[in-house]
Amino acid sequence: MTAQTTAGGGRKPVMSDVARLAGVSHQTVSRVLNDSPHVKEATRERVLTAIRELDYRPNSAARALVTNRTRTVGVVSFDTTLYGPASMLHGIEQAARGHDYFVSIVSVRTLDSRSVQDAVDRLHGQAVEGVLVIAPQTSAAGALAALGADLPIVAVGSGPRAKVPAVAVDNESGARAVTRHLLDLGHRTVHHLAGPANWLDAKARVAGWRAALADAGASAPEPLTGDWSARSGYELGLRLATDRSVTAVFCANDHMALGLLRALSEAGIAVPGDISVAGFDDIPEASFFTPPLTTVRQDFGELGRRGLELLLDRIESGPTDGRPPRVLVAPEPVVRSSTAAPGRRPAG
Amino acid sequence: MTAQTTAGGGRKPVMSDVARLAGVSHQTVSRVLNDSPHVKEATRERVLTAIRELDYRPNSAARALVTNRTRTVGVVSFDTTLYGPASMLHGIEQAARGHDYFVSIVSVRTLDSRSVQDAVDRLHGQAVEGVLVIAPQTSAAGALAALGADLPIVAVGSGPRAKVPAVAVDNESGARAVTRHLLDLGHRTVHHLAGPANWLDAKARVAGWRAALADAGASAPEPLTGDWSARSGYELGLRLATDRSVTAVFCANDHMALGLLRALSEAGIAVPGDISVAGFDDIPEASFFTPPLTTVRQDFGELGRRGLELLLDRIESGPTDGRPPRVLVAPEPVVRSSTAAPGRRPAG
DNA sequence: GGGCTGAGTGTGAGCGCTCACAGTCGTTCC
DNA sequence: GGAACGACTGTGAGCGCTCACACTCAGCCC
Repeated sequence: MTAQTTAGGGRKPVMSDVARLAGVSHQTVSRVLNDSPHVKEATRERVLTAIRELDYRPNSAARALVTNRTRTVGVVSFDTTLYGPASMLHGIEQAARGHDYFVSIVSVRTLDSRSVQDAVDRLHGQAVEGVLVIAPQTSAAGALAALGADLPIVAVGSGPRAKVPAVAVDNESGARAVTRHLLDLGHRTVHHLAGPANWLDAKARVAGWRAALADAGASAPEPLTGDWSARSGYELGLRLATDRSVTAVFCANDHMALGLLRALSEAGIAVPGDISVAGFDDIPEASFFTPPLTTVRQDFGELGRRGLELLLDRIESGPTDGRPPRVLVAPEPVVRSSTAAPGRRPAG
Repeated sequence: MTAQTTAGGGRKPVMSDVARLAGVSHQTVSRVLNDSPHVKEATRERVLTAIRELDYRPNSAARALVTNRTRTVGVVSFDTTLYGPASMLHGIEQAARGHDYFVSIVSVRTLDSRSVQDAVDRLHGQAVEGVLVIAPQTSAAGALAALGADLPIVAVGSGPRAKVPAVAVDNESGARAVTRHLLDLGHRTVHHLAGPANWLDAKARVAGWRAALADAGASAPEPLTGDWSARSGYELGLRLATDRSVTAVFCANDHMALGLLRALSEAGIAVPGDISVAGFDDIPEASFFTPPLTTVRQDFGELGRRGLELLLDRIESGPTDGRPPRVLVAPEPVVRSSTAAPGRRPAG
């Protein structure tokens, strides 16, 4: 029982300590650790026992140095506080663990391409094997395109056209479906509270909304632009409340819809009696709004998972061949009680 | 311009490539990289130019191997989808970046001590220098206590009594303050929708609520226990709605308060006219509930930041001396319009 | 019997960096 | 004039691991 051969004694045990204790060479220990088939069962047992006895843990830096692999992926996220990014991150992490990868995160405060660049650089410096970017702004998209191909990158939740592989929700079809739902209810047209113009998702939802209106031959009122927050929905809602032609509003996300609901409630306007309201995202709280919100469900967790898998594909199969894949996940409208046929308001 | 000395050619440049190009030794390059004071300005410039020209990036694994430092901290989180954990994670990441540390995350699905153990082990295997745990369940607390001192650990947002250093919100004083607010308004007593019994925060909030009632000589009705979700608040709210003695309810978080609000609304009970409702957390949406919610603000981001700093202290100053520190952050009641003097309901 | 196989194991080099140490200058002092 | 010093730079070893290769020894064939 010398400090050399037992745990607790001196410094942290290394592979040769295990080898000595098990009476084999360091290479055999390495083989056991890496599940090499060419190790006799009895030897393997002996090595495993020694490992346990010493509480030996392989040094990941040494391994990374020689294999040139870290089994770590990086995630660049815009605001991990929002429900969407938080859920995607969660999905990514779960999937990564399943594939025995680590996840290292960097969040960026602002949406300019410099920040995204820096974040990716930082991750690159830490030797991640690939990067997932949750940064659905048009500007970030540009940054990614410029990034250079020495590090596999996948955009999640949205992303630049082409250039970079992406896993995204089909915002357009979701927006289209919920707008059509409102139209089918008998509304002459549907107003829209849009997300920030520099978000790809916001743009796609506007496009889907416009397309549904065009399909129905309805005129498209000028959309009002918010910033995803309940506050902006509230402020915009105050304006909408004074317009007696409004009978249905599609909000680009549930939080803005919540603010709108609040504004309408303060103005004494009934939902859905006077005005129907629909959102987008289906956050867990949406069914407990007053009234429960009709919205479009997107499975953020699934998005994250798919994104990670796409990234792993690229990491393991080497550089791109052909044009980058683009996975679209279909969102699903969820009808609750915030939408109904137009009622007491005078038609627009 | 051979492949040896320029980027783009063959393999990734290493330190000696830079040294050769700059006409110095590898050690001088290392000195420049590590801001050693004893390098002549002209030499430094020459090295930096060479680094830029080759697009050289130091190999972090090699550095970690020899310095035995990774500048990485791990975060173990229970459910990164919830607002609280997501915000703390954000705060941690921001702070870590400020101190030039990386953040690696592992989230656990279930709250048993095995999962927490495994997560910490995983992180340990990746050679993080310390771990922050966002897992405010009593069971996790036990796991941490058992963890052994070879890796610095800090609990964030809550944590076991003693044993492990922690940064937490003073749940008890927050709950006490908001309960007193309700009592001061003239309510005879205050009902409570509690969080899950195995969450430390939930327990502390119950304690604060009880203390405030006791201070006022009010009787404490049996608290109802939910699971933090709006759904559970709704279901419990349905029960509360049938009890005509209820005039004020303090919910253990804002989401449950939202569900309660929904249930009361369906039951035709006015808030705050018939029943006053208060929450805890002050999520960004709370001021847009119907009606805007009186609640207790806790600054999750700050919590994360403080947690990281505490961890860094322990990493840099070596093993514990004395008993683990415990930082309490004071939460702040925010009065909005969901609370008022008792009104039309018959007194209990 | 010699040569082949393949299973099981050991040897030595080297990944890219930092650390400890050892220079080599030019300056200053007595 | 030489010792002493500080500023700057170079040399060699070695961190803990994996990789390529070499080796040993059964078992088996012709």
